[in-house]
Amino acid sequence: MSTCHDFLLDMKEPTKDKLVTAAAQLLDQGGIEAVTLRGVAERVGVSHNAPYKHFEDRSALLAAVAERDFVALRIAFEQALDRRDGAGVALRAALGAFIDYGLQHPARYRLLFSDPSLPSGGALKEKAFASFTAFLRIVEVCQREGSLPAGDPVPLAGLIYATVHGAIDLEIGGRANNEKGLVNVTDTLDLLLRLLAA
Amino acid sequence: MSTCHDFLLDMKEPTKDKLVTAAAQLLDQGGIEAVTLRGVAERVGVSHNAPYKHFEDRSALLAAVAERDFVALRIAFEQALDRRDGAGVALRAALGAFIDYGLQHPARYRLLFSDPSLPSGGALKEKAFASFTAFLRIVEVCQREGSLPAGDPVPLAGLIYATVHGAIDLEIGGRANNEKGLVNVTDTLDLLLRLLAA
DNA sequence: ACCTGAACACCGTTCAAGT
DNA sequence: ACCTGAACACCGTTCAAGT
Repeated sequence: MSTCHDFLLDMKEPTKDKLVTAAAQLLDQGGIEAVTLRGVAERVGVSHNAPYKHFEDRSALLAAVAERDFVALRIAFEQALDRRDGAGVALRAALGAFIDYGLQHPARYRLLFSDPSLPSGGALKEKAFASFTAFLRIVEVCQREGSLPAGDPVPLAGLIYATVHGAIDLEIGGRANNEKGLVNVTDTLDLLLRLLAA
Repeated sequence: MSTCHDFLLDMKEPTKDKLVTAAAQLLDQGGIEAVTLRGVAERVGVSHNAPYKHFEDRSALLAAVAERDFVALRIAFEQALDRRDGAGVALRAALGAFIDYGLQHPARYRLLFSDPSLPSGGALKEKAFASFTAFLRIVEVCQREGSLPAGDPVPLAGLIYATVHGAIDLEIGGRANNEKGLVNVTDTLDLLLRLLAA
């Protein structure tokens, strides 16, 4: 239980949380290769192996960063569905949040979706699945509303999820799009949603 | 120019090519983290820093692996189009080759599409673009044939490409699909192609 | 041209010890 | 409970030298 006081003064934020935050910052600033346990420890102001008192190894620390972001993603999806009256608008908002997160935090995005060094099961997979489930809920409401075609919602949500992920990943990588903006996330997604609306 | 004799006896294969092959093998066996320059050198039978006589650094060696595979991918796409009479069949064959490559060589697949340490331009980007262009040709023939909807072929090819990439990457990662086979590459792609056929 | 061996800085990880 | 400091093995990279 953290109080507002703690949060504002940053006095009693647990070292464990500080390590996760520092790792996320290093990811944003220098990519995955910049995230060394020694660098994280230095940024927090502890000795080079203090992280081992909180995480089993480097992978476990990175997994904690990924878990935190998967939770944030799930919450963004849930809020998109709660705040809007139209499910179609909620879907657009959810996809927009997804895309913004990926393009603004590419290294963190790839940590969540494309990093092979992370544990492939456990709490991380659980939180990843929960975020997909929140996305699935939006798709289901869209189907009830008529803004997405009827049928089994799971493959449909899977299709949209795979497409937006693939488009984000290709754009982050910058190898499948040329200078003329050959493949663009927003355009790709608009085309899919137009096809689905027909 | 390598002769069949060279190829069979593996006598005069240049050290540079051997290094690339060894790196690809290590990728398949132990993932990206198993590809150390020292390990590659040992596998080829040269000293620990002989690779520096052929590649500027580790990234350049990995880029050479990626370039080779992008060329193989382009050739697979071109052959799919050449060998079949129906363009729709060629599209399915090309996508099948893409999927097989990704699922059978996940570490190499991610090197091509999701590795941030590789140079973001130059020869690698050129070869990546050439493989997408070969895929685009198939889409164009499908459109002429009527098995894909008319319109600008570039966004359409981009949509299919992004979807298949996203589905492969999610399946490789194993975090977005649960035990029940929640999101499956083949199913995802079938759904997209069914939508495009309608 | 192609290769080797020593050396350096950096990193993940372990261990013994300190409050 | 939480942390520190020394130590080890491993790795990318550089340099001087060898054929």
